[in-house]
Amino acid sequence: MGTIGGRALACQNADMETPTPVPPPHAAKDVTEHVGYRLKRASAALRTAMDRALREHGLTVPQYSCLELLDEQPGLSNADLARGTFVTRQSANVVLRGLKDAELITRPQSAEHGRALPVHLTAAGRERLHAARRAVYAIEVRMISGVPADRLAALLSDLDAMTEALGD
Amino acid sequence: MGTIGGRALACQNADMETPTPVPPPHAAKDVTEHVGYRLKRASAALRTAMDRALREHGLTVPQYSCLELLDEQPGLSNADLARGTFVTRQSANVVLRGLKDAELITRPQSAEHGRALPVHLTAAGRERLHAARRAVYAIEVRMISGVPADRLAALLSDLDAMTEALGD
DNA sequence: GTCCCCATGTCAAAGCCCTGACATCGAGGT
DNA sequence: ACCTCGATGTCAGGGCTTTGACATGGGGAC
Repeated sequence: MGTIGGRALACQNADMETPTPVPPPHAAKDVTEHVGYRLKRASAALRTAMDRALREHGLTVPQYSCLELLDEQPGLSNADLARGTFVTRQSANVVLRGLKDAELITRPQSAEHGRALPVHLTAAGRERLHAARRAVYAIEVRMISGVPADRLAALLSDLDAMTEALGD
Repeated sequence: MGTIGGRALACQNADMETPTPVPPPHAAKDVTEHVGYRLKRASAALRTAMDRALREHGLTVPQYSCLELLDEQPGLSNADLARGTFVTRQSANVVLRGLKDAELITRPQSAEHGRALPVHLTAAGRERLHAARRAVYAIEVRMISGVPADRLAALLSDLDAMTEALGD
């Protein structure tokens, strides 16, 4: 019962001493109108679509992200990949272990210079990535198809602006 | 070593029989230019900021989302909340258990009509939500501050369009 | 040289989320 | 009445992610 959204509810401020009466970020009837909600929804939809497509290639989304980054910049370290995929070093470490077990990447046992262990794709890793990339690109094309072409640049710019405004 | 992005690498298509040479969704030097990447990054930044802000209120992001939804539409079921927060019923169930243990919601032991168990906020839940809402709204304001006001509507619309284009 | 700071890799514990599977309940057609 | 179908709640297993903590290595200040 009950569908989400499309309902304007009465105000709820009858609680206590709030000098600032919680001004909404912008005119919004309910949560559904909030930017955060829309952003989360779009991101969730993309994640679901990618999960589904990548499963056929035996990859998870974080695994694919790592492979893509490594294909562009071979020799990245675990910490580099963590930053590039927006997760912690620990999470990236788990992902790398999975990729290593699957023989898709190589990683030296110990570093000769610093402490960072440079990661490289294996031939199998590159092959797997190239196969999966088609599926992922198709999803991206489908996603973009809904937005007017002349607004795409602005959309990218605004996403960046929002990211930057939230600090790091 | 090695910062992410800002690097254009040579082509890599020297592998096998790809009739379609993996056309990128739009002109892009590297992965950093892709819409999915930006979307994920913005979403991650928002998630991090919300996590940090909500921790001071003893709430997680999914918990806050559920409370917000329940404040607008009391009596939603577990499945409703799952759809509203873009997760599975199982995940929502775990979140609800946490909220129940924290005495922020009430849930009948068994339903009298169907199988859906209507969830309601307790007074403590409402109070906690209202306190947390200020922090969340502040984040949203900060996030929006970077995008030109006249583009906000278009941004929301485009996010919706992308979500819709990806099906369900 | 020595000390301090920062970055890196790693382990452990906890929480969130997903897929897969199962049982229950209501609605509709037969 | 019966049966199928969809929706719901729940359990189990596994993967991802986080916080917290610890040890190692390099670079700079002193």
